Amino acid sequence: MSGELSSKYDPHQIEDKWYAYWLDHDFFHSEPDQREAYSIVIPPPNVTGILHMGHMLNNTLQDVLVRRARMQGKNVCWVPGMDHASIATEAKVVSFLKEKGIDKNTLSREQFLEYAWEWKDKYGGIILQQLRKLGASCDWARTRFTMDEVCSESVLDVFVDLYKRGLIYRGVRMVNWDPKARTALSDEEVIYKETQGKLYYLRYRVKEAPERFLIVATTRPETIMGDTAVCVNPDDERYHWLRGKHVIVPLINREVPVIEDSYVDKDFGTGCLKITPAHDINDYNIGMKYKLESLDVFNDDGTLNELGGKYAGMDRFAVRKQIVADLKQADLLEKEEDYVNNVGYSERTDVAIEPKLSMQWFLKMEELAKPALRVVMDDEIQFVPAKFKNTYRHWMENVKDWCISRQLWWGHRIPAYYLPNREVEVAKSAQEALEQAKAKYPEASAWTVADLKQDEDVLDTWFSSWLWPIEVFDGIRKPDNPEISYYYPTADLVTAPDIIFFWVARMIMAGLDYRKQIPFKHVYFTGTVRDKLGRKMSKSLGNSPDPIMLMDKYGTDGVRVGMLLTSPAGNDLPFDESLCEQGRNFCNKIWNALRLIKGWNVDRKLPQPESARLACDWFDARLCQALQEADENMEKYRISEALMQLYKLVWDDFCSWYLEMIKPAYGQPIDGLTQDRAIRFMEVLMQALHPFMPFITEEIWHSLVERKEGESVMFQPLPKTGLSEAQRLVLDGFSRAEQVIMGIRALRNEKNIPNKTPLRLLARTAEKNAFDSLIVKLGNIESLEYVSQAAEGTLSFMAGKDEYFVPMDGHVDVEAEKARIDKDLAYLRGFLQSVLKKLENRRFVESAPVKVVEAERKKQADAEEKIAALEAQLKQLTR
RNA sequence: GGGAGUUUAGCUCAGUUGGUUCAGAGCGUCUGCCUUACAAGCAGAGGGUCGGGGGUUCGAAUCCCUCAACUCCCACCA
Repeated sequence: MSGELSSKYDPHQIEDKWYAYWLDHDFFHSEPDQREAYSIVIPPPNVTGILHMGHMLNNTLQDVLVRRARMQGKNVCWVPGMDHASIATEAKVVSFLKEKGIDKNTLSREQFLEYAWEWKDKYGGIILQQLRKLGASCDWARTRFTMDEVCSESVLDVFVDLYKRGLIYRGVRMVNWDPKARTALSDEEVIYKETQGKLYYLRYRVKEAPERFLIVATTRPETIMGDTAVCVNPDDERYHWLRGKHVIVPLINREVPVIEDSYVDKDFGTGCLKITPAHDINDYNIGMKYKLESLDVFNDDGTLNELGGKYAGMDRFAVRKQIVADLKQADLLEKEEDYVNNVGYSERTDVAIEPKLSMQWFLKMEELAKPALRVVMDDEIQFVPAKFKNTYRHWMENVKDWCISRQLWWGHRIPAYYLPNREVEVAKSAQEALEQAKAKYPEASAWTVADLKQDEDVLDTWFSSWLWPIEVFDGIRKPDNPEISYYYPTADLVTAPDIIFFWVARMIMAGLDYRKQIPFKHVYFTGTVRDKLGRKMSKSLGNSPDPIMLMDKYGTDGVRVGMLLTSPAGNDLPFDESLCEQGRNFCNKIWNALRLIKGWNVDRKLPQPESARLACDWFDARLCQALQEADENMEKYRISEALMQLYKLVWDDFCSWYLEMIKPAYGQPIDGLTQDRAIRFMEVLMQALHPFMPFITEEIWHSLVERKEGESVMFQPLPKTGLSEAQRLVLDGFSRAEQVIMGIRALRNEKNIPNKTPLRLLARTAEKNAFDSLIVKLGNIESLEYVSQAAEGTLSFMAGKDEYFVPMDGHVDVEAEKARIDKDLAYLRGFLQSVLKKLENRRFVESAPVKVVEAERKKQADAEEKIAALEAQLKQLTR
């Protein structure tokens, strides 16, 4: 039999075979039934995305949870899908068109969208195919797309509803403008980066005292065309003489007032601030306060507009250079100095954000945030790890209105219709908008749909994904449908902490608002996958391995194990390929255990040896204990620890101890009972490992025993039995035998006695060890006798309080033995000292719990006993 | 500027209400082994003043104070 199996596990064929088998049998598909539901919605990857290490981690974790729930007999539904990723996808399509020589600006909206859909159908969704390779057990029949019919309609329904409830409004506000994508962004889409810039000191001539200048420090001289005031701190005595006066903006010679406001920091720069209300949020606020004019000097693409005079049409950064040169020439630049400041960049296009006043749609957050904060603080939704509750609370308590409009084409177009009378109607369709208008305005009776003009903007991508746990079950359009009632709320959400505000918080708001129920019970936050140097893995650094290549090289199960072993919740994952190697080696180890078990010749007439019976009883107890511990860890989402426990259970307990103990002598057959039990144990091990390593466990589960078509390890519930008192005794007894065996091995190692050489063993113990037959087998002991006192000419070691001697027929190096015993004695005496010191301390004896004091007394007694034994041995040697 | 977190072996991390020999695990390192499932392996060993200092306590990796380093989040003073 073993001849048929290679000594190396070869994952490739096996993985494809089983994934196809699972799909063929529709194992991942779920329909509502009587069982307990367990649902997870995938964080929908961008439709443009390809699998990276972050996805690999995130989806492996979900698959582990999902497969575990499935084995527990729950009705499991993991809903996959994709996000249309408005801005990211539009950017991709634009650059794709550009390569083909097509400029987006020459296309109509309809033409562009046609290209975009074509692009999506051709290149989108690669990642969903890649997830299959990872073993993801998604219910593929339920695959959703945030721009499919269900989601799109749901988004419109929600928009209309929120508008009618007065939660959505339209207004001119200062927003983050992305001049490359030419759209507004939400605050969350802006990344601040430290940028090396310069602080320019500009001279503003005082109108009322033309020989004097006011020096203003700015990092953005190109915005002076938008200046409508200069501001100083009212407490700043240096500038009191300027009260009520005016200054002349350099180069453009416009007169602006000097105003005073305590916002200005006297100690920064010169204590003078130029006010450009159109291009800075703080200036905007000051402008509002003092009713200053707001002059927007930029076009949407970041070039200067006609207010820029001679600079009109030039890019903002080119203007900065030019204007500095011109100021120098005109002697209006006092000085410039290096300055590091934080500049906001667009998350998607990575260009510097331009604060810009514009008309946008907003969603009021305050009312939605309150209950969403409460459910997390009260642990109705449990965050794992809990430390993210702090982050969440901080944001929720300071939440600002959400800018939901984007000046893009790819996305859900805002269902607002402008009427000929300049009013606006919000409705799901133009027809409905028209009807609403007719009910309100007498003049509307003459209008047709053609008279209505729909808003050009689309909605922020997150305005659809915040409905994800509801809309995947069509729970917005049909709030009472059986699916949403059955699957909602979902069980676990696995996601990265960097989208806690973008997504998690908003899903909670939407869930509470539209379902009156939390959307998920637990949120498991993964860490960031980093490289060996601790850098975040990114495309631009090129430090991210391709997960597909890793899976080809190490096998999917190997890569999954590698990732999972080192990723406690919320902790970063310093990734290294050697982790995958460890995973692969583990697969190989399991594989070889199968080869061993299935390779034996079985003689059913053979009685079970005592050692094998003991070994089976022990492993049975050990298995029971380990499964219980692993389960406890899983309940606490300590996934790495659970896997590590199983890893050690298989490698150390099962392979290194159990299999070695039941292994028949070379060429000998094994008895049927023992092989049956070994097979059964391995079956259970495969079940326990299946959530982590789906492929190899399915393969081995099928190889161990003949299975019927349509059976799978993925539906086999783990045996759930508590550890009995008798089993506890077995574990204790075995651990004593284990110590003896390790003592023998250490002795062989130290004295260079080959394993092949049988040894005689003398034991001096209080009672006979029930596991002696195992000591004999694994220690290669030819005879084991019990003696009442230390023998001459022996090497000795202690296992607990028991003494063991190995006769060496005069080959004992007496001096070396004495030295070893002396060393042990020194340690034990020191140890005894510290115990006695505690016990002699009256306050310890009085105040420590009885249990602790008793433990100390036992330590004392044990140490004294051991010391006495060693002293006796020493005496024997020196005799 | 505000907040949170982290600091334990060479690396990555466990360590629950302070108390059993509690200073641990995996990997790596070192030593010896091609032993008849597996060298992608087997057996064994070494390795830490628990970031520094102070305190509370009979007793501190664990609680308190303080200092230091690192990480993340939020804010955005031109």
